[in-house]
Amino acid sequence: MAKRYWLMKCEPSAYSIGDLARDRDTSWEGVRNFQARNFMRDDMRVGDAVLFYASNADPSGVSGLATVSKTAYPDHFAWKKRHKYFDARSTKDNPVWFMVDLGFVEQFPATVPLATLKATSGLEDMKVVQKGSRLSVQPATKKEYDIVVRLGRKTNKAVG
DNA sequence: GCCAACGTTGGC
DNA sequence: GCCAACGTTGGC
Repeated sequence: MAKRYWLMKCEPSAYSIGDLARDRDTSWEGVRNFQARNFMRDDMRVGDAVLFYASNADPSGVSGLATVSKTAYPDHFAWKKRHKYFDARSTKDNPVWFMVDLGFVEQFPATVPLATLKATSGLEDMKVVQKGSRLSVQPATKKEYDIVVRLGRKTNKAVG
């Protein structure tokens, strides 16, 4: 299967691209939306490219790049009573929620803000620029990915 | 902190 | 199967 491209959101207060740069690899537990789960469980392959998006941030936007380092496996946090990700519907025999692992690729020197994504031609169809888009795992195209990477590295030059 | 937009739940 | 109520997301 050809390499796919994704955008994955996380609040930096929970986990940031800086955290991933430090950890090099992390598990992506806590996705509790069926559409997002299906993308992870059914479509993600090792080596897929991920735009790492910081939500509820200042500014919100793409803060770096990651890669899928492990395909979907049951989100065992859903089995932990009293854990915030606990969900009684998910059992070991019949898991409802899944997670993947992400590896660090690159941290942009500055976040590419959502406003920039919205203003950049070629990105009009990205889910994240559309009003009311709340999906935390979204497919992207190679073209969109390449444009965002260029924007992120352009910041690099501006900063030095 | 506000609130619009959305996904999910549950009554019927 | 409809849809109102609810909880959550996430930009601002």
